[in-house]
Amino acid sequence: MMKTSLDPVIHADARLRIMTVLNAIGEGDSVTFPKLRSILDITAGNLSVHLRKLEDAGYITQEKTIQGRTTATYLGITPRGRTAFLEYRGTLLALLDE
Amino acid sequence: MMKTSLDPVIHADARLRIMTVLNAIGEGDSVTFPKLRSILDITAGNLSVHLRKLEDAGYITQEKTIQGRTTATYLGITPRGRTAFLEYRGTLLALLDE
DNA sequence: TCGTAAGGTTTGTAATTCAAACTGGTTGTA
DNA sequence: TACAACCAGTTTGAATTACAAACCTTACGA
Repeated sequence: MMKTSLDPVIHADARLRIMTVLNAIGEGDSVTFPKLRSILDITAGNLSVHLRKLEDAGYITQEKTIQGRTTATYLGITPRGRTAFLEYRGTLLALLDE
Repeated sequence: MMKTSLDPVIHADARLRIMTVLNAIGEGDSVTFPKLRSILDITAGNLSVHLRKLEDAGYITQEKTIQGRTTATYLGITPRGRTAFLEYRGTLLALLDE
């Protein structure tokens, strides 16, 4: 019996890429919404929806701040998110390396 | 700009596992439906639906034969399916290895 | 012949995905 | 001031997908 069960919160294409980027940045560092959007090349609508799901799962944080005259949203990964991502990656690599 | 675009036909959890198993078997070899079902531990309904999608994409073959008094379905991967799977795997590994 | 099981398929509901449309503030310019 | 264009993101609704329950058909044992 194969019991991989890849974490569905992470597995969706867009969210996997989001988590890959956020995992790559340092512990306390963060990325802005527009920056992430340009890296991933998806619409703002999709990014917004996927970020919310990741936030609901406790995998990322969204911090909204006032930057000068406008707003900026900083995205960061949580310890829990990093753990979940690493576990996801491990499961996937184990599945693919046969 | 990140342009991974993981093949959606393969990316779905269940289908990824199906392709992993079928890719692992030899060139002309095949696996029966019940055997695959027990390996993956999913319901027959899901397996049936996912196999059809993979077949529609030209990634696998389903050969129904008469075995004694009952039927048996043999599943095999096509060259095209193998290529698509290897490309998918490459894309994913490139994404995860940073 | 009745009940159970094997081998799948169909179907209905729920969840997911995506982008278009929208909100609200900012900057440029005439 | 007025108006257009833009930036930052959210909401919404239609289309797709996923899942398992229900179903069909044949086989087998009591």
